[in-house]
Amino acid sequence: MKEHIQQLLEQTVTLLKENGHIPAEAAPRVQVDRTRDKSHGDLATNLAMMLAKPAKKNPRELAQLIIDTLPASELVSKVEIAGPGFINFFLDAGWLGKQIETIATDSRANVAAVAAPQTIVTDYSAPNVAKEMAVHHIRSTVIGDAVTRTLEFLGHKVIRANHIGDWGTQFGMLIAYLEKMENESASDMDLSDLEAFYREAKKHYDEDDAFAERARNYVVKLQGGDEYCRTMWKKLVDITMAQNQAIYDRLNVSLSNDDVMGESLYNALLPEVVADLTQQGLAVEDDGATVVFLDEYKGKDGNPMGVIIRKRDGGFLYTTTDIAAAKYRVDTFSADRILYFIDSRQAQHLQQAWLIARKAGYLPDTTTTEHCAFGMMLGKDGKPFKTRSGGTVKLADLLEEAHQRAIKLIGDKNPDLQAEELDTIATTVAMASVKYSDLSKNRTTDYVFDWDNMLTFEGNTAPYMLYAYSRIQSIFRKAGVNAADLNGSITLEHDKEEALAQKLVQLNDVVHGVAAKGAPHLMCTYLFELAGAFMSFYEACPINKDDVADDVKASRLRLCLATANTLKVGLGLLGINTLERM
RNA sequence: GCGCCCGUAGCUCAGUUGGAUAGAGCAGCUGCCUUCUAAGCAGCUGGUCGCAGGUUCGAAUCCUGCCGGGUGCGCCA
Repeated sequence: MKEHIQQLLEQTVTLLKENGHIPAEAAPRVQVDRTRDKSHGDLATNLAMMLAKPAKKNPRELAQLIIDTLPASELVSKVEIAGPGFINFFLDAGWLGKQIETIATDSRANVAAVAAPQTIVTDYSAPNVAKEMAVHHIRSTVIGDAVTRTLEFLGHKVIRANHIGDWGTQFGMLIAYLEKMENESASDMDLSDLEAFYREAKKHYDEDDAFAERARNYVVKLQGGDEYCRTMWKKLVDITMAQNQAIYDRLNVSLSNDDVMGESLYNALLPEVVADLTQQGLAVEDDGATVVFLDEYKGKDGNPMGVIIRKRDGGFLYTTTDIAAAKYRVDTFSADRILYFIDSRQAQHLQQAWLIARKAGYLPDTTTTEHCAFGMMLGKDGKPFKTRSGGTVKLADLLEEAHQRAIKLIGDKNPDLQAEELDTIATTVAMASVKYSDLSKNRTTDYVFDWDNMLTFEGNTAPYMLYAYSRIQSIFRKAGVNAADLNGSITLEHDKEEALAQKLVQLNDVVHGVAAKGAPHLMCTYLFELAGAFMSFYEACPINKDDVADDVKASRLRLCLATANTLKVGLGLLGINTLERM
């Protein structure tokens, strides 16, 4: 919609240049904005004001010239000049109605796929092996998954990269402890409590010299590809990822085992990357380590900052892994974009790794790397979100608490609900609430986790959105119609009908916005406005009432259908399921 | 010392890569259920957009300098 108006204006600029009204060298960025005030139409552009100076014309005069030159369009019913030189566009109600008819029945809610699909790698979730997923993993996992779904929906080829922490010196200790456990109990060991496992392994490592010696030995053997160590290591990875998969499934996160591309995947590349960087003269020996000095960054002494890519003992660091990963993603997938959904604290580290990869020619100019950074998760007190005793909150525990709270929320309102159905509804509401409250905030800032704010029907929350959807389903049941069978044209006469329709046609712009910025909160803001527009429409425009004419009723039912479909598609892109009743 | 992020209503947050009178929700106050789910709707109250300059037709948004908070910076990841 915006794009269409933009194209019209670009054509206009070209025509005006040909006529000599605008200097040929002027290259304005044609901007079309949604208006805030109804009296300013539906869309507006400031083009005339931008071009006034180079064209040496009065902005309002130029605006008139633009309007006179503008090609005709079925979307636009009226164009006006306002204020200092704004051009206001009024969308045609007939066109709007037809759009809604398509939105009502199209499985994509009339969102077009992109003309030129890209190959995009999304790096998100990244839990650690031999540790349970903690609460802070939720941001990367949920935000990354929403953006991934959106990109895929638009027709891009998306490669999910779950960069799990499956490598490092701690694995010697873990293997040694796993071995000890297996020797002591005949059956396959139970790793249900990974935290305890890790803690015990560490304890043995610190207190038992023989154990520590064996652990160090296993690190070397594992890195050397020793089969026994490799098997033990794989066992740890599999057990961990099986537990994580249960969480992904519960959260409706689209990751699977096929998407695992852990740190270990890049091991073989590390020596050659270091050798290549050295050969290219980018890396040098310094105090026994291999270091890349970057003029772009200053160290504490004011000299170029040194980034270590190989330790004195020959070991590699995570910067080396990230350089190799970038290279791998370009070489293997020909990625056009690589999106990293990682904690904002790692910004500098990522910038440096990418800079090195660019200098080395691993990352061509045609591949963009984007840090979709997010802030920390804080408690209501503004401090990092922890358990009462100050420990890390396990993600599984958090989800279980959400479930219990949802049961109470729904059960209190619906005392007659069967336990089984209550449980099903509560599961959807709980997962939706936890995800939505995270997704709905601009990810760059810290996020205050507050149970009371997310599990409520008031405001920009998942329950409100799910309620709007189920309310529509209830209207269909009451009307005794199968939503899919509805047909007939849509007429927009009431203000609230038109306002709702105006919102419905914005989905396309919103989806593209989420994809471009990696910012799912744009979708949440939109859905909240849509649900609000629906609620107002619902209050003002009766449907299942005796005095409603048949054609009006049919039109409004289709408007409901378009709304339900849009909510379902939009929430689906966030990884949130809808409910037929609640 | 150097770098990055942030500062908008009492609280949680928006503000569309410079646009029209800075918006929601919560909290507080008013109305609206014999009427499609009141889990809702309509409205009121609440702002020196951290501070001070600058850029221009126009700044919460861009630039500079302060104040305040967070976070990172050579052998962990």
